[in-house]
Amino acid sequence: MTHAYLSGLNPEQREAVTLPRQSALILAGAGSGKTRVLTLRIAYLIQTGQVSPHGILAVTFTNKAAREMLTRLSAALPINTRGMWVGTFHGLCNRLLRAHHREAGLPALFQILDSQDQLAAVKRVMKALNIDEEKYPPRQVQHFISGNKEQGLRASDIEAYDPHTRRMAEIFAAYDEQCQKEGVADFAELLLRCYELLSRDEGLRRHYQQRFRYILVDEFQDTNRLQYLWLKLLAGDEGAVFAVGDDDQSIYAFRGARVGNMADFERDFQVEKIVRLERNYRSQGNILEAANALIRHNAERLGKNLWTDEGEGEPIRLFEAPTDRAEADFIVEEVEALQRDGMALSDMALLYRSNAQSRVLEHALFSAGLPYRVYGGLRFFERQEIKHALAYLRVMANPNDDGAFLRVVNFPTRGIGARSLEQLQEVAAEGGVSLWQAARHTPLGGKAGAGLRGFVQMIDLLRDTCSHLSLAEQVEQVLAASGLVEHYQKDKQEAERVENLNELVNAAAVFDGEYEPEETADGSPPLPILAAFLAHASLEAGEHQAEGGQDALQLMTVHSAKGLEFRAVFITGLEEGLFPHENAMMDDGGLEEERRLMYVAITRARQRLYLSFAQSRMLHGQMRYGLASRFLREIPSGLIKQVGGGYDYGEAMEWTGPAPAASNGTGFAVGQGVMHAKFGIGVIVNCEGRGADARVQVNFRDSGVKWLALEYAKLTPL
DNA sequence: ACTACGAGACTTTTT
DNA sequence: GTCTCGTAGT
Repeated sequence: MTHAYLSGLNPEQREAVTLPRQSALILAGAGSGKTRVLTLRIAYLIQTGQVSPHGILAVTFTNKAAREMLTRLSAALPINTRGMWVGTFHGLCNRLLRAHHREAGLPALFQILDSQDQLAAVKRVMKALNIDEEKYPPRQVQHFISGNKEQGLRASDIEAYDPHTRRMAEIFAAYDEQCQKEGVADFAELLLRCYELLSRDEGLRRHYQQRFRYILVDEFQDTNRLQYLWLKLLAGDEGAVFAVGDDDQSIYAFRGARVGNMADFERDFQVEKIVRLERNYRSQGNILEAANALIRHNAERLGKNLWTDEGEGEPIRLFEAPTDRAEADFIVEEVEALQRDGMALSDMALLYRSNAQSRVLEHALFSAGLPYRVYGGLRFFERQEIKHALAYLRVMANPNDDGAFLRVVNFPTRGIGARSLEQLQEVAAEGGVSLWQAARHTPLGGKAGAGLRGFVQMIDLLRDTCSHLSLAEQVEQVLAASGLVEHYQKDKQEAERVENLNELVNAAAVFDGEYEPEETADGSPPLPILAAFLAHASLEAGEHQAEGGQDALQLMTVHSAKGLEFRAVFITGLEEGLFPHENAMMDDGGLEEERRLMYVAITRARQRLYLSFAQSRMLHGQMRYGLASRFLREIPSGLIKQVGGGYDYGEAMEWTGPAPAASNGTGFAVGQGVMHAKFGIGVIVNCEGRGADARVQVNFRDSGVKWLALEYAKLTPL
């Protein structure tokens, strides 16, 4: 049998796509056609009649990736994708939990907490338990809770040997209890709840194991422990898992990703053969060679080498700037030159390690009048005004949702102060009921009482009028009745918020048109569109920035550049302490993860790659003097061409900073390069005292930042 | 209930 | 430098 769509594949890709039914690990290097292999694998399985769409489960990490897979799939084959489960881990778990909410112990209309909501919920629990936020920072507690859930652990599973951890576990337990009472689930809960449900319910487990005979996983290197356990459970003994990933692109260990899952997978799933996709269709030779050389400095690797037959292409350009501003100015010049040569701005990307670095770049771009687009920041459904509107909808859908209740009961203000709310919370706690129930049954006096009654009435009325309206109309009703729009209209500065609220109505209208209720197996009523919309809002926070359209330069962190490609890429701020980031060096494996991050950055470029760093930079309102990143030295110098200034790259570490100002009478000054017998070379970043008392702070290339007394430390000026 | 001021942080991020 | 958060003052 011939399959036209297989003809364009290289031998390894073809091997992966046509593997027999067995679990397989596909090591897919950057730009090796990973998504193509994944979608064609599905197409192949279906077209050869090995499985119907009904038997396929494909998991991704982002909604974008899931959408892309579906789009490409329908383009490759005229197959019906209905019946196939394609989505994110969280989306799929949500779907499963909705279908079996009773067995899972959740209300039909359970709400999903995003990280913001979760943090608020944690604070609430801590307040109820009277816990000092100084001793237990809510963010840390939140991290503790999510982190443990992502390991598959409940509060009762935690072995606490110290009082601090024990207390955290207590908060964890109370938090889960609160969520259960309120009928809400955080992100990690979706997965854990689903995992527990399938573990406990053999019938259900068998059912899904038999259904999903083929499971495909994208970005496998980013899975956490719980996701791995979930996959293993769902696959059972019979399931075939097709895992695609790249250990060299694992950059999310800090949020629980476990590269070790790849090795475990090989063992646990009896993987017979690892298919390596090493042929790269994106970048030219020099760029790939740089990436290969860099990543070879990592010890923990499965091993892989990218290649191309495209030719070596242009040299990599390196620019050393005296300051961060000069770095930005240089980039502006180069961007303009590329633009003159006919490259679209949207084909160029400026990458940086941390968001704070975008400021200087933006400033320079703005002055030059170059249109740009910054990725990151608040997304649509995370905006305050949208969260407020959604909270009204949430109270309507699930009156037990205390979090949503508290968010809007006095917003816009209805004269219900903190004191009345505390009272209400007491009443609710005593009666073991939700705030909503307490508000409805306990008459409070005065202004607050009236406000509260008004709120309850409004919600009741809204629920009533909305029962027969379309989703978009429901949202309109809420916006009008709540007074949200009015509130924001009062302030001219808040005009954008009003626009966003109108945009929410549009989003609801779109959802109206697309929503197809899930057929329920047991004849129970389908999920109302409102609940589905709220779940959608939590699970898919929307675009980072709405405006597209205009041709604009792309600015983003290296993390958010993963999966993208550009004709020209600028990797900026290549300084020790910034990239690799100093905080990353603390935890073990940190440097290797930073290096993988650099690897990801390099492999985004198709034709032209710029690397730049600044000798000095404003950081935290202070001037910082940095050394060139070690990553620069890990790229063979033969691939690199110095641009914009005569400076010998081979001597990268030995540049002499600003002329030493002898102000402290020692001959050493901030910015000065120095050599120490034990610590090696570094740069002075701070000085204090004079003469015999003088101390200097030195940022050493290999040993970090240290304070040294000049009288004792033998420092040689460079 | 709203504003103003000071303290402290400040790496990366999707769901 | 700049943003967020919490508290104190009007």
